[in-house]
Amino acid sequence: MKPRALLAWNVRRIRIKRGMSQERLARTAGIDRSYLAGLERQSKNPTIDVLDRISEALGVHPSDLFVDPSSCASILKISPRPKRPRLLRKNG
Amino acid sequence: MKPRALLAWNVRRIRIKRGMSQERLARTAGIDRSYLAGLERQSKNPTIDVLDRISEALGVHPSDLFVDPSSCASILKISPRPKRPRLLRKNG
DNA sequence: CTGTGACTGCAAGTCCGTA
DNA sequence: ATACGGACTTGCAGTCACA
Repeated sequence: MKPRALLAWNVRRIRIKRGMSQERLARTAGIDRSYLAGLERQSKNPTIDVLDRISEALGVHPSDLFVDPSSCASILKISPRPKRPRLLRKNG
Repeated sequence: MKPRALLAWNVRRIRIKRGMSQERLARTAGIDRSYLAGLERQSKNPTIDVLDRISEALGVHPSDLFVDPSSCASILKISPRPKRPRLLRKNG
C-alpha cells in the first residue's frame, strides 16, 4: 500500500475518531480545508511540513500516520476488550 | 523533534547501516544525489512520494523513517542483548 | 564521497466558488 | 459537512557546477 494512501486513510480515521470535521482539523493544522479534503482523497502529495502540522493537530506521532490498515486490529481498538475481571465466577 | 529532522536523521542512520553512499542510495531511489544530501541536512522539505521511493530503496517501512532518536535504544540494537538464559545459577 | 548555492519547471498549497 | 473544480501564488522537485 502506497504511503500516500496510508496517510490519507489514517488522517481520516484519526480525525473521525477525534470527532473533528475536515474544516476544523484544517483550521487547527493551519492548512486549507479544500486541500485537506484532497489529501484524504489521495489526490494530493503533501510535504513533511504539512504532515507535521496535521500530526500535531491530531495529537499523534508522525509515524502514526503511516500505520498499515492490516495491522489495524491492534490499533483501531478503541477499547481492547479490557479483559474485565470476572466478578462472578461460574463455579466459584 | 521536528519530523523533518527525524526524517533526515533516520535516512542517514539507515543508509549508513546499509553501508550505502548518498550517491548509491540516491540512484536506487531514483532521486538526485545533491537533493538527498540536502534532505539529510534538513534543508529540504520532501513530499510523501519522495519518502516512498527512499523508504523502498532502504527496504524499510515509511513509518520507520520517523522513529525518535530517544527510542533508539530499542531500535538501533543490532543484537538486543538477548537475555541469555542463565546457565549457571548463583545459588542453584 | 559529500556540502552547497543557483537555477527552472511544475506541483504544492491557497482562495474562490459550486453542488 | 464534504467533494470538486478553476485560477492563482509559493515553494518543492530536479539538476548543475563547484568546493
